[in-house]
Amino acid sequence: MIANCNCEKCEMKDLFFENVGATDIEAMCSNKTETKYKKGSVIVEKGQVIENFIYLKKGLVKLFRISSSGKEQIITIAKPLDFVNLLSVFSDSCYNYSVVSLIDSTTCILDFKQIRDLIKTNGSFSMGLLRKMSTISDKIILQSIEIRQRHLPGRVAFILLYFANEVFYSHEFDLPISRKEIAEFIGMTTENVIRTLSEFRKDKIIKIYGKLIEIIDIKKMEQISLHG
Amino acid sequence: MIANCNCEKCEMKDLFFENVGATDIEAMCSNKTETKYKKGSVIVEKGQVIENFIYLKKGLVKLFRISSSGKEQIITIAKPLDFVNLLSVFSDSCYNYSVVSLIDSTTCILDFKQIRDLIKTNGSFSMGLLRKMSTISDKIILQSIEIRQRHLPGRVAFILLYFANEVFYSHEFDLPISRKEIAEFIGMTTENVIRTLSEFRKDKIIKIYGKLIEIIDIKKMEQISLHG
DNA sequence: CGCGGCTTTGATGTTCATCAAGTAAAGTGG
DNA sequence: CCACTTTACTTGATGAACATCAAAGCCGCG
Repeated sequence: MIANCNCEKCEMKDLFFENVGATDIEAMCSNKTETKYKKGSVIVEKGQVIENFIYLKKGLVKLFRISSSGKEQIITIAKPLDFVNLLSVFSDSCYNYSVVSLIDSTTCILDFKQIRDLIKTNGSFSMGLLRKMSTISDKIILQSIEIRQRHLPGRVAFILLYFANEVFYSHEFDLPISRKEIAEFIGMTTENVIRTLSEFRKDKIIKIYGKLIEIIDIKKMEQISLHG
Repeated sequence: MIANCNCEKCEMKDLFFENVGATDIEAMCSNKTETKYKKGSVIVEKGQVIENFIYLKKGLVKLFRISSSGKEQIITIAKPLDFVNLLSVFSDSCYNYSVVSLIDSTTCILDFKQIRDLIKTNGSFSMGLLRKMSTISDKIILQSIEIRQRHLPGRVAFILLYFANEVFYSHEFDLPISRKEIAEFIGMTTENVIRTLSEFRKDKIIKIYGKLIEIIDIKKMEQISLHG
């Protein structure tokens, strides 16, 4: 039994610990730290030593780095289950990117040593972790390639559809990032992102109320994302 | 002792099997298949079921996919130790990219089931594999971002320096890919790649003799790669 | 209230893709 | 081995896509 631990109700448990026995989970949970972050908080700063195993329980975060020319570049946007620091947690001793929450978020921090022990003793857990890591990396690589191949309107459409289909599950949502951040994600200037959004509005594909976006012509949007 | 197996001399052994006992290695090697590919051969075709664990022993290969507009897109170029199919081997049942050799290459194919068994029984092996996978994914993601942030001259310089510093370890080398393939890698047109190379030649940064490239002004090339 | 950052639009110039046309190299069948 | 075909390479001209610069309105926050 897992005592003194609300991990029982944690929806991550099944996914992350699908192959771990109750005793191990209990040990792990007794050392866990749950932290809440307000929107815009720094969760991880580039250069920090990787000492923990962090995963995102609730919210939305951006992973980014500073390019040689001093601009922020968003590597990816992660939602729960896209474990925040799975990237490079095994390959590096320090973070080479920063993580900031885009909306109020909750992380669960586990002891890295315990995770390493689990890997060494529990083969099924290792296998699951390998699969998880592979999936996340694949997703980021594919996303990066998909974005690269598109022109500006296609890139903006891609991002909007990403939020609609994979984050908010609705055609109407509050953009969790600024126009500037969209630009930093898709590698264009802020002005052109705005211009493209205005075009979409003029073409009656979306409605804009500040940060609130409503996609009214999904078909056309998908078409632009694919062939724009 | 490892009998009937030239794996003894294989320089991969220490890296890949650093934590595996002799008995396990022997079992693994008895089921291995070593295959040689001429330049330009298809090693993996998109859509194939992933049944084996392939790694590149010798040579150079390109991983690519076909974009929705029908163009080839090179995801990355892999050299020995950048295990060919580590990408998505654990996350997918089929390849979602193709692999073709750029120069004469040799792969070593291991039984996937045996690898899975090793992961389950040998924690140190799992840990090593996690590290290896993480490193490779990180590299591809970083490379993709680095390329994306640059303008044309910067991208071409980046590629040339990649070949010089990380593949051939020389300022003079035979380009293993065509101008068209460079374009497919960095996301530009063939014409502009050629134009940029010609510019470099006019500026006395490189010399070009067909496929043979000689970088004569490394300093300037590095500067273009960083700030071009 | 006023400062700073975000947003928006327009004007301008740069970068890059596309089209066209020609040369060189490399493979192919007789 | 040579004529033939195809593919790779190269350069120029043109227009489209995009960045940059500039200016003004908006909004939140101390």
